[in-house]
Amino acid sequence: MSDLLGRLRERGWRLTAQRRVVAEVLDGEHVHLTADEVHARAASRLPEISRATVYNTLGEMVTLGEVIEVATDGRAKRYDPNAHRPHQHLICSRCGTIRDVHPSGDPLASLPATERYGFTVAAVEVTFRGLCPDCS
Amino acid sequence: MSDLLGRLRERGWRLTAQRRVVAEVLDGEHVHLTADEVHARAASRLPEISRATVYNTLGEMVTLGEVIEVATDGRAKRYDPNAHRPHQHLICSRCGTIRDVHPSGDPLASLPATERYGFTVAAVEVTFRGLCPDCS
DNA sequence: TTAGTTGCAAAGGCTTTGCACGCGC
DNA sequence: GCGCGTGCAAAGCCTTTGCAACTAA
Repeated sequence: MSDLLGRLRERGWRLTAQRRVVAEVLDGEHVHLTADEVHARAASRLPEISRATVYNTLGEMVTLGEVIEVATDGRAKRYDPNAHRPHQHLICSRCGTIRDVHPSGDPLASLPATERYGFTVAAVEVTFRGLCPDCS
Repeated sequence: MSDLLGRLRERGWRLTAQRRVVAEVLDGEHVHLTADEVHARAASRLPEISRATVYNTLGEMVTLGEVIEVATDGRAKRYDPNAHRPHQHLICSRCGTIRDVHPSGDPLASLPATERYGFTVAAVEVTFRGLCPDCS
């Protein structure tokens, strides 16, 4: 838990029951959920919440930079509330589960100047793929 | 051009006009195309080619390991014919240009065993983001 | 010949949108 | 009360699938 809701409130976010539930669901999970999974969990607390609202809310959190959108291949996007701390992802090729990992070393350093082609490199995304314990 | 078509032929791939055109379109391009862009280019040479065939063909090349599927931030997947050599992507955040770059070490080694959580790690994708010379 | 490939159209999964109602501020 | 947020349903985008006709080997 990292008080995602508190940070959003501080930024003057208009607070509604739906938004609170979405933020709480995301923040309380250690795996990264799809929009539909967020909707399912949110609906168990607030039955009338609609899918559209979940999508709108997630999209806004992404725009605000409080949540990261992770595109796995082909499947639904997943949402990562851990935007405030640098980390990388370990994704199961079979079931799509995502785990956060914290490798050693600075991944930016792995791109030598001679390979930058004049680009100003600002960030790097690292995604490890394989099979999770349940799928292997 | 890296003779993608030749490699496919050597593997006993059944050769049809449609497949040849798809392979040629991919191999001749230095940018990474979406399935729809591949279809558009292929159709300019072979007007009757269908989208389904393009999708089937791309999917097969991916299965054969001759082409890599890249999920960028946009919606549609992109297809990268450079599967024969390990490489990474450098993407301009503003104009979307994608460049292939080559790693200086083995990126898999950056994930220690204690951070693998029982996963069988098979591959790693590394994407650098920043501004290209024209946009910075 | 014959198993594998194609085109068409329809279905499917995920996400966005239009609009009227409702609610936080 | 005002303006943004919400729900519903329908549309949208990208992709896959079912099936009959076709064709490379």
